[in-house]
Amino acid sequence: MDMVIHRRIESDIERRILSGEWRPGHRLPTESELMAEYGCARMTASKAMSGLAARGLVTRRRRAGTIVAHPPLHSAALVAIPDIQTEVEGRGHAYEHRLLARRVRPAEDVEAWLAGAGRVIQLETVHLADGAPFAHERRVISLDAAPEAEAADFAAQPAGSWLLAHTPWTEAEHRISAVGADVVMARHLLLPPGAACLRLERRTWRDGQGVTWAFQTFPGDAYDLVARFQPTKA
Amino acid sequence: MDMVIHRRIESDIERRILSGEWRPGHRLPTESELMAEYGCARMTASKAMSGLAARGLVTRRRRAGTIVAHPPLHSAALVAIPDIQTEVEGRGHAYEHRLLARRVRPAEDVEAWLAGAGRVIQLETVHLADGAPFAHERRVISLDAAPEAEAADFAAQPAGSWLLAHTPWTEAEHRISAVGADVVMARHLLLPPGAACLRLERRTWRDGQGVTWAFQTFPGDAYDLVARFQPTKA
DNA sequence: CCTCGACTTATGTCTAGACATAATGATGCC
DNA sequence: GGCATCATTATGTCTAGACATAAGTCGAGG
Repeated sequence: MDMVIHRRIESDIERRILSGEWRPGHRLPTESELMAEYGCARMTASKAMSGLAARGLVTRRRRAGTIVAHPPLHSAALVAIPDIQTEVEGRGHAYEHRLLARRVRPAEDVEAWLAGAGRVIQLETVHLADGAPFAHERRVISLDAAPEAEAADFAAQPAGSWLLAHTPWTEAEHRISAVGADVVMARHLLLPPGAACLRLERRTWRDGQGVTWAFQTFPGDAYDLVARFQPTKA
Repeated sequence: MDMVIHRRIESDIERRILSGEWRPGHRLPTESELMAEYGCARMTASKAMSGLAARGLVTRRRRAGTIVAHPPLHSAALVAIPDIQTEVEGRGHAYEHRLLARRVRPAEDVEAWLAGAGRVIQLETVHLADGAPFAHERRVISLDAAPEAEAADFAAQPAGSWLLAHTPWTEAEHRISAVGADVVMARHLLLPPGAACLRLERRTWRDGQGVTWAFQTFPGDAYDLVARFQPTKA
């Protein structure tokens, strides 16, 4: 192989774990053994093993050695959370959006995490792909975290991209669920009331301070989220 | 700080990126500069920077240096894909399941990725939490990939955990969508037909060979998936 | 002005040492 | 047997060098 040594060690071990030759719990060679086997320095073996540990394939403990990790029961998958405009344009459709409502008001109790007792700006938007409704969005932005939002023209630029440019978030929580469309959403999405929709709730923070809270609702037959997970391959 | 040097360098830089002091595109100090600043060896500085690069905070190129990475528009989030039994028991409910149907048959055309022209075993199950329906599952297992499945007693052990123990997967694709309950599912889940449900489609492979294809359907008001993403904090 | 080298520089990889730290296993005492 | 103690060992971190490699920079020649 023309691979660099630590990558070769990594992929050799990875292959053995993948093939089932080394099952979860199996103890792998110590760094000193790898060092002898590959004729390299301990640091090089260490780098390979650290890489495997960082990817979750193995578990390392001082003195106890390195063992093949037990696969997590709750497997975690990487899901791509889309920016609606990018998503629509990526599918080759023309993107448009319409601001349905905009209101500045004091924060309510359930929004305490967002803005405390401060003021918020509340928006309602529909996103269109080739003129057809693609998603409905209700969003609240904290004016404490983003005071410039009060003067922003959200009819010209959707709040999502405006926020990305003005107050990048440092932490986010997404909640994915299914809901039946309520009467208002159904009208804007041109669906029968009660139709199954995918709802993406997103809360974001910037250094601990709440920035925005958004509910995006997609017609169930128009959209799905794909998550891929390769627990072993790089 | 009592932190180890390379972690301190990492978190110092991380803080500056987080705070917005160093915006995307900003060029960070070279390893030699960090080495002088922290009085450490170049390898130590390198380790810190590699760690940041592995987490996607910075981009490194030979000779060009290290710059703050541009945040991805399609942000990826880690979503926990649950094992139903674990999920139910984790909520403090009693888990039960009922096998509704079991059939061995040749693979259909849409299942070519799974079993080619081989045989498959098809299962239909309901999962219960404290006696109440929690999820409906339709699953197909390739008998090429898991021949022992033909003899397994899926009434005693749900297929999900049986597979986890017998043929661990190496690759998986999850698709999350919203669907209205069809008549059969609605009856088993005790829902009105058409009620919004969260559907989790999961396909798994073992070293390129298809293993199983499952559709799990959850009542929309009973379940949601939570994804957290902290692009910057460790 | 443009292009092709040669030079420089920042990262990538590697080595052969060193000391630190945590967990295991053995030992000896009660 | 049960328990405290100590030696051993595998990993964790670090250093001060080395050579390799990719990619900007700059100059010479057309």
